[in-house]
Amino acid sequence: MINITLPDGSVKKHEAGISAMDIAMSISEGLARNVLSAKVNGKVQDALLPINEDATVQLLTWNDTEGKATMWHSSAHLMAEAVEQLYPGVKFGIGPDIENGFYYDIDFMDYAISDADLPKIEQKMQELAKEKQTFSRKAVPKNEAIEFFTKKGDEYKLELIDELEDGQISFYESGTFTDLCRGPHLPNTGHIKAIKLLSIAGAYWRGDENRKQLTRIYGITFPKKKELTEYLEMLEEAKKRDHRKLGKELEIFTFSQRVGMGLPLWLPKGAELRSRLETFLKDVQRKAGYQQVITPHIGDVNLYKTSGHYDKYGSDSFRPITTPQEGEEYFLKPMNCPHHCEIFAAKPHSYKDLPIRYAEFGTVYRYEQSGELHGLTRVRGFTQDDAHIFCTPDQVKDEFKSVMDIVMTIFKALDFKDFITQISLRDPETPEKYIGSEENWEKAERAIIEVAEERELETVVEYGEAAFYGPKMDFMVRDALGRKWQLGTIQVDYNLPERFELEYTGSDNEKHRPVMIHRAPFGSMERFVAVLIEHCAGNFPLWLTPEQAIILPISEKYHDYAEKLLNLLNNSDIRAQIDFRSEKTGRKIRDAEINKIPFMLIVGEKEEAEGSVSVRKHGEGDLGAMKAEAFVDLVNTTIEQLLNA
RNA sequence: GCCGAUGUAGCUCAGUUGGCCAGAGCAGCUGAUUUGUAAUCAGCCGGUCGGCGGUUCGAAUCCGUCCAUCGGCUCCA
Repeated sequence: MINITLPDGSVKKHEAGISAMDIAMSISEGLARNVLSAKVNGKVQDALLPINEDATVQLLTWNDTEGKATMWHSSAHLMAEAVEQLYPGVKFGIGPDIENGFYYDIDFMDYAISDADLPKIEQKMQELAKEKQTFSRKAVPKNEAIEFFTKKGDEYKLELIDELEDGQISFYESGTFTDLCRGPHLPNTGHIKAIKLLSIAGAYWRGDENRKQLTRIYGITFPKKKELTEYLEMLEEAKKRDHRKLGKELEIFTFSQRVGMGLPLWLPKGAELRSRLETFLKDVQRKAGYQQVITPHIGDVNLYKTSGHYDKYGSDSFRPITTPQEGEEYFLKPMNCPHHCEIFAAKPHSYKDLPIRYAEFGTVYRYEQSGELHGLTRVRGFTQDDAHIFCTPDQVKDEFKSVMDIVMTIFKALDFKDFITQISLRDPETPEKYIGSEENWEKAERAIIEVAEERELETVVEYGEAAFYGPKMDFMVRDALGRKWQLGTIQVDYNLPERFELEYTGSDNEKHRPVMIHRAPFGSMERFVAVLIEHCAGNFPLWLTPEQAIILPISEKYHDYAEKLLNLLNNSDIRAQIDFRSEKTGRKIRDAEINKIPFMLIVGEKEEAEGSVSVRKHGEGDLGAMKAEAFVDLVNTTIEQLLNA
């Protein structure tokens, strides 16, 4: 007999060899029907696998992330089986579960495959799922595994096997499909009730662009049809928040083929919004002791040779600009830091001057592969809200803290709640990859971690993700479709001060190397605005939105009063317009709602007589009448609350 | 850059197996209407059907090629 501990802490005695499924059955049949896999002593495995010793067992269902993973990974097998039956002879790469569904990388050989084939595969999957095929696990000696896939002619699986140790190899067989796989899998394919193959894409084998490109099919499955429908509806909803769609509708930005791909054009409303963001940050930075600087858009090629960027990126960036006569070479500025280093170097510094903080909304240009461009989130010309702090190693922690406060101030003012804070540290295995003294690294890494703790920030720590020149902290957010984008970043840098031979005189009258901190709370104005649009679905915070209110006169008779009102609003720094069209009020309201204008001020006979406005709030409806001055107060206090909360 | 898809008016889309001057709604313009919480009516304007080349008596439709966009892959100082 063995002791099985369940998540609620209860311990039950069972025969050795019992499976998680048997345990579920002993609790209730309904539960057993829903069990997808089980976590045994912390490891996820097949629900049908025998348990031979004392263990803690957690039954996993669709409600558990791991349960979904089991479902989706098994779905990848199911898809592979369907594909193999429809296209005999194809070869398989890897087929994992992912955050939302699964994919399988397949070498389709001579079959020309496209979206049009997906429904056929889906249908086959449905048929196979109905057969309730079981997944049988078999431990296989390495030589047998090699023999199997040699016979099958699947060089991808052979490559994977080659990297595995003998004794650790298992096969899973479901229906007619046998795969090299660690598992775990569903008790049977019958759990897969709703299937949708979403897209088809090329994917390099093992992510290496020098190797063969396989065909990747993405899909997702659910235990209920209804959930699939809901998921697809959710995707549709997400598309409506897409900043490319909203950015166009709200006239924030546009692109032009003539101007060039990846080069955004900010429309008046977008430019206004952006400059408001910039003013806001400048203000915060001024209070935090930053000085604004301005540097040109191109720089001598030697600047980037000194900074080291030429060696690293020179070959895959925009080609240099050459002068007609002297044959000088200039690069479009890919980053602002070398320029700021030269500003620092322009005069000698004492330790008493430090920290020095140079800030610039610096527009930079980077060559991005054409397939990479994506709305405002991935462009070829963008403006960083850049700043570089030059400080002593001892000041790193305080500076880091103050930068983080700036980031938090911004996120609060814009109501950003769902962000991920990632701390990137050295890979302790390969210290030789990093520049800078052990002592300084140690100091900086500890400072970052401590600051995060002091600020009670939830963080993800990634080892080996640090830049070669220093540790960093990044702030990531998701877009409407769940894709992760990096926004703000704070990076410690020991490299550039070295390369530019920056120095300051210490209290000991000796020369010392400053430490540099790169930081950009927004990251880039382009990407930030893109993500902002998707976060608020185009309903910008009141202080930021291009048009805060629109006055809707009931008829021409009230145009004079509307003008008077507009004057009052403008004098109170409220951005507003009047809808002079001879349309019905319902129409004017509808258009204002569509344009996501926060406040609609309806004025007619009553309002004119009383000096009032009837306020309708976007998305909420009629707030009733109030004095015009009361409305001004309402706007001002709302903004105050957002910015100073 | 690679794989796949898409490309008809400013926007959203029709356009059957190749066949009359390529259609609609919205937006825009003009006029009428003077309006009370999500679409007033009428008329008009607007398209080298992404570009180029080919097949054909005839191409938005078929083929080739280039460009752009979308979904991924790779990349991202």
